[in-house]
Order: sequence, then C-alpha cells, then structure tokens
Amino acid sequence: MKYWLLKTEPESFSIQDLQKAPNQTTYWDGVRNYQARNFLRDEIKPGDRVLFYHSNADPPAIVGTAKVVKGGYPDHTAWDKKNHHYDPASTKESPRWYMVDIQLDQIFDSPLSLDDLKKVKSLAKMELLRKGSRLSVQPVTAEEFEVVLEQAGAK
DNA sequence: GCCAACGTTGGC
DNA sequence: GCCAACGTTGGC
Repeated sequence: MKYWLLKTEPESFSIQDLQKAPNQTTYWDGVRNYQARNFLRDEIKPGDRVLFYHSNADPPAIVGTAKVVKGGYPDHTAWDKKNHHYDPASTKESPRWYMVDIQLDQIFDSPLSLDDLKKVKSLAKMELLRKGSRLSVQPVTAEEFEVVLEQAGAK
C-alpha cells in the first residue's frame, strides 16, 4: 500500500463535495501535468491511502483522508470539447491523461493548516512543504501519513 | 492582486 | 538542444 497527497482547490472541488457525492466517491480528473500523470497511471492502486489537501484556501490545509478505489484509467474529460481540461492531443486510441477513483475516508474535525504542518519537525521533508512545490499528486511516506493522522487527532 | 517558482512551447 | 517567452500554480 502506498500513500499520496492530492491537491484540490475547494472552490472547484472540496472534501465536502466528495462527502455529498454518490457513494462518497469521485473520479480525480483534470490532472494535466506529466509527473502527476505518471503517478496516476502507473503507481496509484486501489487500497492506497490519500491525504486530501485544499490549496488556494483560507487557510490552505489537509482537511481529511480518502482511499483509492480504482487505479489509473484514461481521463475522459480530456476528450470533451466543452470541458475546461479538454486536450485535443489526447485520443481514445492513445490517451495522454489519466485519473483514479477515490472514496472519502474521514473529514478531520479541524483541518491541519499549512502553518500547523510547518511546525512539525518529522514532516520537514514533505514535498508539500518544499518551497515552490506545485505537484498536485504527491507521494507521501507511511511515516508522514501516520504523523498527519496523529496531528489531526491531537487538535 | 502580487509575484516567485515552475512547466511547457516553439524559434533557432 | 538551448533558452526566452509565456502560462499556471498557489501562498501570501
């Protein structure tokens, strides 16, 4: 089992939106970055655990957890001309972009803000905390995942 | 709204 | 293959 952090802007899709979704499950579409695509296509598997992060939020924070219920498969929104993430270079014969399905696990009683995370020494190496980090799909170590859960529970 | 950091594009 | 220009991300 692996651990991941997924970023989303709550204005476009929040963890509350996930909570309201059928089966509290959604497909994680719209990733248009090759490094993140490779994780989605090749490495993220059902059963993997996910930290759910709200970027461009006030405050930016890890707001809960989810689990992967379906591994990488072609992102069909790339084929939809009306979709904001439409990409004519992606075809059904040769898909360029991929997505996974996730299901809500838990919403933290109180979110772990970016400021909170920066104060935790054992999280100092998290990709999220790296200056200039923009990757929207990030691997997280098992230890980091556990520490985040502990911190969220302790709040 | 600003802007630093980063990824992508395209001319050469 | 280099790199300037451009677009995007995301904290502040």
